[in-house]
Amino acid sequence: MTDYPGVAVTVDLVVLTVREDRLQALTVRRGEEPYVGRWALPGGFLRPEEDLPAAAGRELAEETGVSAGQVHLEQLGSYGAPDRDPRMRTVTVAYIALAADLPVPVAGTDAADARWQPVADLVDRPAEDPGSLAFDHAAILRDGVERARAKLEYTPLATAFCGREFTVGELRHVYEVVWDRPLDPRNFHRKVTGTTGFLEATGGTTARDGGRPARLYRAGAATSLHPPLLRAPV
Amino acid sequence: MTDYPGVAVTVDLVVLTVREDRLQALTVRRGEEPYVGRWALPGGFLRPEEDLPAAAGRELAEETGVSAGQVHLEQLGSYGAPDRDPRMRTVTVAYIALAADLPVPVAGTDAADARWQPVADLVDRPAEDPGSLAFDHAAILRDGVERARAKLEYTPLATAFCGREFTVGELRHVYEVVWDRPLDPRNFHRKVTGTTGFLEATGGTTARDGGRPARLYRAGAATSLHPPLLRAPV
DNA sequence: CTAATAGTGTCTATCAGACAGTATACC
DNA sequence: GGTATACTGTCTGATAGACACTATTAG
Repeated sequence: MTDYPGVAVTVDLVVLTVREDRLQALTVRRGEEPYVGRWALPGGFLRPEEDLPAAAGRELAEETGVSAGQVHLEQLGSYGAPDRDPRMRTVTVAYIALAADLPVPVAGTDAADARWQPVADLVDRPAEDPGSLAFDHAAILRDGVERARAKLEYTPLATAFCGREFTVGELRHVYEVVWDRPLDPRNFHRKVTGTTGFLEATGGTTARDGGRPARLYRAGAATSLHPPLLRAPV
Repeated sequence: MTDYPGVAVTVDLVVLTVREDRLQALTVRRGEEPYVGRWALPGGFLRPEEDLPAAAGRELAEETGVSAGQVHLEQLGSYGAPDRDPRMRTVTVAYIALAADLPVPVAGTDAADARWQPVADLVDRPAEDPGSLAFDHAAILRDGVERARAKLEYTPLATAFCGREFTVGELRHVYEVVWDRPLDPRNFHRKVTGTTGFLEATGGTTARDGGRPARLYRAGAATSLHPPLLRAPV
């Protein structure tokens, strides 16, 4: 009972952002076997004295240069099929990170290259496609995207995709891109400004999108939305 | 990079049921160090050739005698603080199981005893209390209970707490116990019978609760509820 | 001026909560 | 009969979606 074989535990990240009107995920090109040259989710081994959230934050900082305080980071789930890594028995704990548009990613230690890629281009490729993600990362990405879509319904997390200050129009754009459906600007405005704790006006305005200047907001104190902002059922 | 120290991976279960008008969790008394004699969540080591869901199903069958097909089993999350087990570095993948009232639990291999205990009695004890759960299991249980409460809002999972056939009144009782708040019987009835895919009438009736006989239902085909059944905000 | 986006108001169908009233069992 | 639960119906206030209208900028 005390001598069970050890398992290698890794932490992988689904880092999502809204760039160029599309939901995109951070990918790194693998520099070693297995799957050398293929794209993969950023991640790495859990260190001996490190808690799981700390490992996720460290990997995120290594790959993107941002500290964990600037993004929303939460555990997604664990994946441990016995054959998921041909080298050894591994269990990976996946996290999702929701970030505002970040600077071009920096190449991490193991990664020959790092790049944002639209999730739509990654999710549905067959495993033989050299553009598909290594290991079981396509399934992890699918789960992470679905989690993000669901969380926008009942939490104010869409603000994590925006900068520190943003307009209602920018927030709506996040919803439209993540959910991949248009929303009525008037009704959206009424709903989000009418939900207490969602938005906090800064007093400033901006006209960066053209048209009449829009009020600027910060994320409010609420951690959940009552009532939720539901996606219309098909 | 390929020689990271192994970690012991365990699977722990938050098995929930509604018994005697209270939400209860399955606990086992530890038969070995550490925390010998203390109550803990059922669980055990991940076996070398076993996937995570398979390990959770196996542990559930060992502790309760029920097969995984009879209960709802889903991953809750992973816990890996470096000091969570004094013997060695462990990461546990927690699952929640929602079950109808089960036969009295059978003692598992490692467990000197097994017992249902109301979650309210387990969740808020200080760590020094000998009745409190071992390891970080109180925190895992808290997370599992909150997950179950939330899932009742937007999925038909409350049916997992009922037998194969049940009445609307029994289903409402599940909601009232899990959410710990009374619900209006008339409005509840209208809502659940009006949500397509939630319930499927069997044609039979029963008078096991006294009063006018109630129609019997099975769980329907829906996997999510549109619109959700929201808990009133306080 | 036009075009664009921001923000407010209004209408309507629907829905949640409150609760009256009827149905059918057991005692 | 009384009491329990099951079920249906009705009312009212709130809300979601549709969309008209005004406000304020750029060009």
